[in-house]
Amino acid sequence: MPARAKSSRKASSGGPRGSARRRDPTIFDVAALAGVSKSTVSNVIRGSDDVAEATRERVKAAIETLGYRPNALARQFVRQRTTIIAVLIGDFDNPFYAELAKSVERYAFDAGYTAMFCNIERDPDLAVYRVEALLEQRVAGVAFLAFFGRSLEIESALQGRVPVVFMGLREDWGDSVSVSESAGARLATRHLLEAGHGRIAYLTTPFVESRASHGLAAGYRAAMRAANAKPSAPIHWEPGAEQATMLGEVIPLREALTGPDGATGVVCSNDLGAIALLEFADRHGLGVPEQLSIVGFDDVHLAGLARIGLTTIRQPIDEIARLGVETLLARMRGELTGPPRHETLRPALVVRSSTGPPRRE
Amino acid sequence: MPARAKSSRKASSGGPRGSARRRDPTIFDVAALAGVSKSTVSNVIRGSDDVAEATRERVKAAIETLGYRPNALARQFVRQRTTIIAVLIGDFDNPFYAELAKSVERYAFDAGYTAMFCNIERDPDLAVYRVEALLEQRVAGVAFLAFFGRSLEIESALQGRVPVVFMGLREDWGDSVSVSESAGARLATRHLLEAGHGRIAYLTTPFVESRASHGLAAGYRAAMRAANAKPSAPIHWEPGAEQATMLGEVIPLREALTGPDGATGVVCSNDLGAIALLEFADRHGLGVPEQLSIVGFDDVHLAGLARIGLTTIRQPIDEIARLGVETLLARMRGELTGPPRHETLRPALVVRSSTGPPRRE
DNA sequence: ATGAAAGCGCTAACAG
DNA sequence: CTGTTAGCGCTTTCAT
Repeated sequence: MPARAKSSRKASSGGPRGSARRRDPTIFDVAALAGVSKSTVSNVIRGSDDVAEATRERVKAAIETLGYRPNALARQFVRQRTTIIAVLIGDFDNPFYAELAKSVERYAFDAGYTAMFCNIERDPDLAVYRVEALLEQRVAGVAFLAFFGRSLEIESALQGRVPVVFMGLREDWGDSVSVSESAGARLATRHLLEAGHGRIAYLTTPFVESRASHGLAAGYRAAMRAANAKPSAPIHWEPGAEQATMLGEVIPLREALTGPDGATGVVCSNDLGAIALLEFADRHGLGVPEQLSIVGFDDVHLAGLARIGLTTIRQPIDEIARLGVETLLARMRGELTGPPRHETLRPALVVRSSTGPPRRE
Repeated sequence: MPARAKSSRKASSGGPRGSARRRDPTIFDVAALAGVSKSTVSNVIRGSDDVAEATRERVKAAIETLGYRPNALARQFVRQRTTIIAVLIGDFDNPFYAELAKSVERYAFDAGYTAMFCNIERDPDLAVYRVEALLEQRVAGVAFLAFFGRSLEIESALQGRVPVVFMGLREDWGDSVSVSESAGARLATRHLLEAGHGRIAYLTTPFVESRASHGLAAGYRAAMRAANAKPSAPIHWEPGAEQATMLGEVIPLREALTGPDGATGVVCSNDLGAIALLEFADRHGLGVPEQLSIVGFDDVHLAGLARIGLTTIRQPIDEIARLGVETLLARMRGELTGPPRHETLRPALVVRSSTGPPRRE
């Protein structure tokens, strides 16, 4: 008799824990009832291998009568991996992430995986800490919808240990599916240029530091130069504040957007920032677009509300999610190997009511 | 020699898998290096029991040199439980859920738990299926931020197997932390009444069916009756549609809100619905609040934007999250036993620009 | 204060 | 096609 039998249901049910709550039936119980071995039950459960039809039926019947449910924890343990995909989000509150997250969850779920979301917000230390916790959980893959902070530490913690995909942004050391930021910024800037604007500012808000540092600014500058307009340094603004910073110097935001030297049009790094700017303009009596034109980036649902009417650059959110999950799965299953693959999607300009010709002084 | 030794690092590292990637060090390796037993290492890791200071130091050093990290999967397996809290959300896209989710995640994390979000959207079958998957994962607790669909099935699957808390809504069979819906609806209705409205409608949108069926409608009716005004049946509206239904009958929404018989004020079951209604009014040239007053419920950030200016009922989102997680933890730790505890918070009226005196015909 | 040993429920060779 | 067996890495009594 195998050692295992010493701890069979009967033997332990007399113990101190046996009285309180019955233990869930295990694969062992099913095997006993069906008169087969654990392996056969296992084979049936996993639908793998060849099991004689008759045997399969018997096992299934046993599973049914016992109300057996495989123990996910045991399975994960023996396989040393889960079917959890970790999804790191910059901020739940930003509808762009919310929309993307929603799609990611759906595609992951359809593929038999569970998405586990982590809000990494703006605390870099926390982000590192959480990534490590995820790793200890042996998540099957990691999807970054945002990435910032201690990049190097995170990268080295992850590298080679688990498949990684970046969605909606691009980092060189992992697969990515994203929109071309520079193309998007170019579209936005050109739109303003074509409307007659000459003094166009580029404004970033905290949530998208990494993205901002990459393509957006470059696209903005390229478009400006191509039109012989002078690009200015990026303005960093924390929504809600009266001040902003430019080249490290604190400047009053209002002044930067009014008067003969102020910008007449603004390209924002994301819709949420653009909407906050809209709010700023409203509260300061700056007409949009009469006195100030604003272009966003993302095209969240919100931007399309009549009362917002934000001209913006659309990112194909659902498509990003679909391809991103697909890529991650391929990597996880070993169907995709070799260096990171970068999928670049095309952004599109969506014109609404927040842009128009520049004000005349 | 114990059987376990047969599979020591050395023996297996010569195997087929040994070459490709080194296995992570285990508690066994640490024990060997520190010259102690696994149990002692385990004691050190968990910080429990009494371990001699000197021993503890030696073990810690060994952990350090080996770069050992406890295997979360093994721990979960042997304990048959995780430190994951499942959070079921109605819809990520709804900022109310996003804000609540964000707070829940933070409080859970602070307590050493990981939040795992599931978007149950509007598919009832899916919701049941997911809850079962969560159960198989042996989540430590379940938090519902929304609840609908196959309630009974979900209830019976969960009952007694895992602690459950409802946040932002109330169900009798589990702990709950929520705002008094009827009080909120009363505040909203009374506000409209006091502004002079006599024909006030109550409008619900799909996301909150369960909530709507509970206190909101009751509060609305109570306030109406108290003022000798005639409450009308709830209007169900799918945002974006031109039609709505009332008592099972399809009606054109516009007509219900205009003319001498139409409502002059609307109490909405949630902010998102209210904002959608605002949008509807804008697109149909109905001035708000000149021709129609709108009150929301939740007070999401969005509602406070100058361009939205939604009068609404504020729910103390962060407080709900804090108390909700606290309750769940107490239940999980066995500190809280007995019948469900229901915590009811007080909603508050926030007056903005979407409400005013009724139109004059 | 520390060690020995018995599993947790399942998967995955490998043998028959 | 089915059974045997050896673990996965850790927690947890129970001795010592």
